Amino acid sequence: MTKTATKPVPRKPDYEKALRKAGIRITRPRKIILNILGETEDHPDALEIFRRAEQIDKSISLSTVYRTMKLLEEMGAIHRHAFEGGPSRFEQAGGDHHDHLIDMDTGDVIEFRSDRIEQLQQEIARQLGYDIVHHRLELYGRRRKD
Amino acid sequence: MTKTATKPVPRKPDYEKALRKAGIRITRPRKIILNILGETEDHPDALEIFRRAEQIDKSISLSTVYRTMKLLEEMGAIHRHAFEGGPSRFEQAGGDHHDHLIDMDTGDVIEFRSDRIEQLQQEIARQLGYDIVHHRLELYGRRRKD
DNA sequence: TAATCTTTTGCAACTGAGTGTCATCTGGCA
DNA sequence: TGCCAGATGACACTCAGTTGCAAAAGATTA
Ligand SMILES: [Zn+2]
Ligand SMILES: [Zn+2]
Ligand SMILES: [Zn+2]
Ligand SMILES: [Zn+2]
Repeated sequence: MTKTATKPVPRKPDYEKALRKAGIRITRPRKIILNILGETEDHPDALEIFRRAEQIDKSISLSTVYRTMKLLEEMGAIHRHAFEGGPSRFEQAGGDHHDHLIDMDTGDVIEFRSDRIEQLQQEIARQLGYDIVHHRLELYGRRRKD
Repeated sequence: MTKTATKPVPRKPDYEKALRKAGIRITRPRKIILNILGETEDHPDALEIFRRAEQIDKSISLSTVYRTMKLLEEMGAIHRHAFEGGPSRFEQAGGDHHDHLIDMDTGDVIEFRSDRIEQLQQEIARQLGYDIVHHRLELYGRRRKD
């Protein structure tokens, strides 16, 4: 069997110093949110992050979660995924690039990476006269029952 | 030079009889919207379809456009594309499957098709134990200036 | 053709995700 | 500890899309 796709390895970079270096204050809500994102293995949405943050600090507000996600996205510290039929979901950046397969029954997100597909995308864009800035590849499927 | 991607050919099926067969009434707004979708070569959003429809019948409402897009989507007569940072955009179904490259400067949508990528997606899903129901591949780029 | 019976429409009120405003609060620094 | 620009919580607002409802209009039959 040929190995078409590899499972990307997890990562856990420290963004606090990056924020500090960019002149951005390390506040209590931001610390909490960064910790949540650093710990999790899944792709939570803003509301889910808010709920997890509430457990730690009851006074945190949903607006702050939204604002922080936006800030972190602009800094390149996280990636935003707008999977279909739902709110944006987030994950820490800093790991290897990967794409996603979404389990339509459970909502689970499975990560994969295909160098061959990445390469083909480049070729296609070049032939069309374009440079790719970024891309989105999402497979929506159901567990094969055999 | 190897041909990595081909440009899909356009098509113009007649959905009125399909609607009728499904027991769905062919109303004036639906006729107009179907004609607009049948004529256009681009990927308009609901508001744009509404504006084009208004030219033909001043009394049409935006809700009806939204409702009709939903209906046609459920029937499989059109495809909805939620490109990033904007409202859903639509196109008639019935042609060959293709994916999209979005020009980030102009918003233009360029269609392409890569059998190799389609095939790799299948292999990846199979290896992960899934059947693909559908997928989304969007390249976001800028015209190469050389 | 008109009567009838649904389905569909236009309108307006509503929803959900996210953004903007602003008075108050606080992290970083002296 | 005091200062103050930047950050926060609360809440009003936007935007895309949905929903409820009375009136209108397809399809079907007489
Ligand atoms: Zn990729
Ligand atoms: Zn991921
Ligand atoms: Zn495809
Ligand atoms: Zn298309």
